[in-house]
Amino acid sequence: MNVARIEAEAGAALLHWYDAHARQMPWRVGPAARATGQRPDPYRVWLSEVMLQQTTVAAVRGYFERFTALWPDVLALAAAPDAQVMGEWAGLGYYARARNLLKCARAVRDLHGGRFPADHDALLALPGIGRYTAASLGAIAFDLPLTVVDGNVERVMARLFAVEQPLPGAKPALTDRAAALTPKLRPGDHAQAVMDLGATICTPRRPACGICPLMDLCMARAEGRAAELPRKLAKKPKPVREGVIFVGRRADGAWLLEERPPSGLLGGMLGWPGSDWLPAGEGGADAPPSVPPVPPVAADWRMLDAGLRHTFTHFHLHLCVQIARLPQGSLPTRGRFLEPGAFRRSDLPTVMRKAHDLALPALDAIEPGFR
DNA sequence: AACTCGTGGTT
DNA sequence: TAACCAAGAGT
Repeated sequence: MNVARIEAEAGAALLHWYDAHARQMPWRVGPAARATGQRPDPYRVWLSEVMLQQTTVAAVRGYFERFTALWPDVLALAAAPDAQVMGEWAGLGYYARARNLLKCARAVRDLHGGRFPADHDALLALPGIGRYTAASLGAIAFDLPLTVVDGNVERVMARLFAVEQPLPGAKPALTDRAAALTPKLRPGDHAQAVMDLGATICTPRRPACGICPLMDLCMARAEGRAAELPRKLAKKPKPVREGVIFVGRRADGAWLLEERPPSGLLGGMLGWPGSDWLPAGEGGADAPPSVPPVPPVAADWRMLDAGLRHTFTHFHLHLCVQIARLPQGSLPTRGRFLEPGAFRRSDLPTVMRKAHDLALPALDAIEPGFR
């Protein structure tokens, strides 16, 4: 097998396979409808692409349906209150995406008359749209002949051309390979074909080479090494951080919550007040913190026996949860009360949901006749 | 360039 | 079960 033959034949083989095996998605126009001239809504393509960044299709589906039901077009989204959008995004992770989603919708409204620009550089200039999303949106929604490179494309190219160099260093070489395969005629379908292949056949762990449309072209498969590629540099171990979190409820059922700072970890999201989350202490495994955490309001705070564990991208978190019933006239130094009608568990990021779920039965035990 | 930034499913 | 993994962007 040689590079020239792969570059000559792989593109057509992929499109042929895609015409028969394309996955159906709520934001997609399938290859048959596409051939009749139908085009996907750029708003829906953009929304799906942002949600799909580092996120599985299964996790995205429900969020996509809720977002498009609440905000059917980019102008509706641009007019939405920040807190509502953040609440709807809660649980999906990488919350900078939600902040940039709103910034982008408003930029499309204010700078582009409410329509996504059919131009690579203009797309790239929008908040939250980087190299991948600009290329995929341009190719899928506007038929621009752009090369889309995501994790799927990297994996398929590494195997097809048996690239031994590990990621992330191999990224430029893999991008060059992908560019050589990108057709001028159906760049969007081509991009979606590679992603579908990567998601269903050329999978990370156990690729189904026996049913792959590129099996006769793939250099790694010829050498029986497809599953070993792409190579990746070892990742750094995750340190442990510790903290304390305060879950307080007033007699009328109102919860004491705060909006987190607009940037950084869980930025702009709702959360329980608490201490900073610092690297686990040197003085023994579960030694108490040298400086006791400051509660958001004076009350009879009680430490729950069971702690909480949660893993973020780059550290493990161990949290102690304190709970208290708060008097009706409480004046907190941090946060504000959200009455039961204004509080939804689903507005919380996952780590805060975990704290809520631990605290709720304990608070009900303190206050048995509540409600 | 290296680091930050979530989560749920799979192995 | 701990590690790995998924349609990356911003700084």
